[in-house]
Parts: sequence; structure tokens; C-alpha cells
Amino acid sequence: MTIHYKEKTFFTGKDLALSVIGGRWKIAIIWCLLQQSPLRLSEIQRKLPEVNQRMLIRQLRELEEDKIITRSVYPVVPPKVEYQLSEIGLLLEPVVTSICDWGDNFAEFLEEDADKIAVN
Amino acid sequence: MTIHYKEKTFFTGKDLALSVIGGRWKIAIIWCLLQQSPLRLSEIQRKLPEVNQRMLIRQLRELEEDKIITRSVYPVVPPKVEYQLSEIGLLLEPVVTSICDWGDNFAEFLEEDADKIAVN
DNA sequence: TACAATACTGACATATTTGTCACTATATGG
DNA sequence: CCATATAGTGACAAATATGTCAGTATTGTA
Repeated sequence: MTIHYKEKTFFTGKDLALSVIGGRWKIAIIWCLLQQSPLRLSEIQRKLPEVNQRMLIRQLRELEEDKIITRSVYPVVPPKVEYQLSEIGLLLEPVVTSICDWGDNFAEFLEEDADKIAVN
Repeated sequence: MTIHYKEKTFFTGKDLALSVIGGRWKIAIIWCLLQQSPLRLSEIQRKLPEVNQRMLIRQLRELEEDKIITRSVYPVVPPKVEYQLSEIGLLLEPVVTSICDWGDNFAEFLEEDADKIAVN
């Protein structure tokens, strides 16, 4: 398999996937949109207060370019823009879920580790 | 949930997970070790020729610090060091698998997209 | 006229990650 | 004595990612 995408060459689906979902906040954004959809920019901001707006918009733009999400603009005032996962974006659910699950597991593991040290 | 780890605070397992497996080559390394284990440094290098040695070692060190992999040194000459996934590391299998699967899917999607344009 | 709400963009600074180059150690075989 | 193989390390450069600040547009309402 060889895919040329955005001036780069990928030899595996894995590498291609990572190039697309690897951004600092992308999994978080996708996670939000899996829970509720569509969402307006201001709503995503409220759900992810750690991300500054500029960064959030950049990540959204990249996801849109990569066709992971769609962006719908409503010509009203004040402006209204809605984001939602595309068909291929929705298929990221197992990725997000498995990451969340493993992370919870790892958190437990760290706590047990800390307990062991505390007991000694 | 609040976890303090490596001078940082995490509020979700997802964020914790991403901080640990987010490195440029970490998923690739874990993928290698899921396929075959244990592996020596030189073997991983052969499987991942795009990664330079310095970088590979750094990512291995971090994975070791995070207890995702174990490192066994054999006091022989020339030196022999073996890496393998820990128990918690092995649990990353669903993460790696789902990323690979989605990536393959996305690659197909991109090809179909390209075809559509070619047909028009 | 000024302000509010929403969804941005541009220029730039800073931080973090990644890559490169040169270097070390060791015992064996030639 | 020299080269070889393996598994590194240190110092630094470069690239990339992320964050900050200020500014734009729209139009209904006070």
C-alpha cells in the first residue's frame, strides 16, 4: 500500500491515520462530537476550555480538510456554524473508545503503583 | 478523576493515554512489539528504518519510564538488549488495531475520492 | 452611536519535538 | 593493532506545533 496525501507518502494505514488524528486536540474534538452532534464552535469551546480558540479553530480546519468533520455555515446574525463528524469520522469511534478505556486502565495502574510504594 | 503524573495533571484517562502514546513513533514501536517480541534495538531499527536511532532510543526510553515496555540487558559482548511490552503495554492492542483498521479504511476512502475526480 | 454575540484571521512568540553529528564502551577475530 | 558489532550518550540545530494578542465582519438593540 502506498498513499500520497498532502505532499507526503504513507506506506501503512496506521501512519496515514496518525498523520490525520495526531494533532494535540483532535481526539478530544472527535470525542466531543461523538457524544453530541452537531456542535457550534462556542459549544466545543465550552466543552474543551483548556484549548484556546485559535488552536481549536486550527484543529477544526484540519479535520475539515481531511473530511473527518463537516462544517455548516448558517447565514444569520450573529453567525452560526455547526460541526459534525462525517461518515468516515464516525468510524473513529473504536479508536477513541479504546484510547479512553486504556487510559482509564493506565490511571488505575498508576494508582496501584503509588499504593504499593505507600505501603512499603 | 484526577491523576498527577510527571508534573502534569490529567482529568480524563483519554488525556493521560495521549500523553503516553502520543510520541511520533510510539504507536509504531508498540505495533512492532505486538507482532514479535522480544525485539532487540537493532531489530526494531530494521523494522522501522524511517526512524533514526537517536529518536528510536528516546521513544523507547519514554515507553520504558511509563512502564509500557520492559528493557532487559544481557551482559555480553557485543551488548544485547531486549525490549518487550509489559502487561499494561499489551493492553494497547485494541488501540493499535483500531488505528490500523481506520487508517486502511481512510486510505480506501481517499482512493475512492481520487477516482471520483478522475471520472469527472 | 456604541455594544453585544459569534465566528473567525493574521502576525508573531514560544515551546516542544524531532533530527543530525560526533562520540563512547566492550571483547572477539584477523 | 585494527576493524567489527551492538547499544548507547551529549550537544546542538531545525522543524513543527502550539499559544497569544490584537483585529475583522455582521446587524439588531439600547
